[in-house]
Amino acid sequence: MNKVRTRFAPSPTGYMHIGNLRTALFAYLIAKKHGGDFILRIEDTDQERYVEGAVDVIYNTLKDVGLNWDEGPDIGGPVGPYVQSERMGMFKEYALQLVEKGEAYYCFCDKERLDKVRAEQEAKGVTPMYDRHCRDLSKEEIEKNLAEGKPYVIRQAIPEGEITFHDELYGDITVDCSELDDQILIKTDGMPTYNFANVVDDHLMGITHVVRGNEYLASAPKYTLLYKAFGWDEPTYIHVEHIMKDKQHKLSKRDGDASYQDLMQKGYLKEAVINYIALLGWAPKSEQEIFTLDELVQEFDIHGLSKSPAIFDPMKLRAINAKYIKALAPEKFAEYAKPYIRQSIKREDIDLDEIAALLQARTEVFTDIPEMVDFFDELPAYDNELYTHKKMKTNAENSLESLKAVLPVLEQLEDWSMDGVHDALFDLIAKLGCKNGLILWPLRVALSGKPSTPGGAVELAHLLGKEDSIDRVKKGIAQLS
RNA sequence: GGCCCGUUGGUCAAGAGGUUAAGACGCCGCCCUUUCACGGCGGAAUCAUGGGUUCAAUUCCCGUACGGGUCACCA
Repeated sequence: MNKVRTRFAPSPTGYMHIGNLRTALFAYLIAKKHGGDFILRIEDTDQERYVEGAVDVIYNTLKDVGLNWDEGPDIGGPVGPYVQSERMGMFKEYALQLVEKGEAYYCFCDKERLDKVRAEQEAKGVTPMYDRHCRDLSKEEIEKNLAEGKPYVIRQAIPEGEITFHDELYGDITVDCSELDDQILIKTDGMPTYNFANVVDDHLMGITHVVRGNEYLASAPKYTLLYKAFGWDEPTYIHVEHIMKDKQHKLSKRDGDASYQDLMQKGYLKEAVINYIALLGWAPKSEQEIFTLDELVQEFDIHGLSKSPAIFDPMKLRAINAKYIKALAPEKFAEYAKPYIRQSIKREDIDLDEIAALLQARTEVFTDIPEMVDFFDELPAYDNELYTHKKMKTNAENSLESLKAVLPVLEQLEDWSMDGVHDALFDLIAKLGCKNGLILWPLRVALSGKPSTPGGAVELAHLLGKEDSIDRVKKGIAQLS
């Protein structure tokens, strides 16, 4: 069996849709699973949509997530060039080969005629299609038109009968050729259409498995016909379903979660993103859910792919991201987290590493962090309701007493280390013979003004320092009095 | 509209002609605990629908409904 070769053939549009990225991932996984090559081909022939720097977005995204290509525009390879705009010259020759064989033909119809035909068809309520006006032109007519320099396109001559193509997931799909348009292969400007260039490029590049979006399923029979016309072997097709925002709508650029760049900006880890999108529309055989890229290569099997669209679930992404965050080495976590902590904490006397250590277990996404630590710089206004906790049996009255008991302890405390604060408070608890919560809950509220915080009362007091802690306790007493 | 594809809890989904129809996220409850979180345990919740085939169908076949895709000198 030939070496497996897959490709990712994106248009440089300036951002990487996660559906696209997922297609690239699947193509990569198939290649690597079989010890094959993953090829990057840039399809930049749409000049109108050209965006400066867009190719770099593709490079950077793929490199970032570890989808390293074996052949591509930047590193070359045996079947280059790998940028479609540099391949333009050759397609017409291939089209002419088909004309020779009677599998394609010159068409001299101008736009006006085409528009008229289309309008008539639409009026009749039939599917608009080329009426094959030029299909049976005589040699003489063709020669004459060419000699006159009449503009022309080259069209595929769709045969009679039925055509069956095979998709690895969907199986055999048969359609009647009468449903198929004599599509244009070469445009008036001599350039190939996408469908034609794709077939020729994939063949010339020796692609064995084509992974692409489901939107191409409908044009697949035409591809099969083209391969047949050339007498080429067809690649294995795997059409993958779209990623949806909800049951009706595809996830689109406007949705804010649609691109890899969006997700990075929201603070997700790239490993989590890859892991999650692999799971969108694909299920592993085992119950394992967290995978490195290498593990995905091992585990991947195209038959686990789903035939129906999958809805993107930000909550699930968060959950997976949280697992990756928990698995991070503490130093690594601190490194990632500090910039986010800094967004909220400007004062210099707080140990960010200690905060990071407290944060790791309860951070799902890095962008949650600023809001979690915003009370350090300034005690927010809070409601006395916060002092009430059913299980701790605390309320506004006994919390006032607790804080009054805590205040002198803190004022007299010299050793403000974590242990020092801890011991002082627990000595007090022992002396009073009360439950931990009766002292610690009100204190945490007074120190933070928040219902939930990255640490408990001891940690917060230690981090805030003596002066600030005492100040906040006094404020709490004042507020409760 | 024609053609093509699809439909298992709210979401991602496994699954097989006979199962207590997995698991995960979310939700709810309990436990643990120095709050929340983390962790542990438990719970509610699914085979779109009507006909066949069969001893037996959620699983196979046909129809219906619903959803998606596609019908360019765009890619």
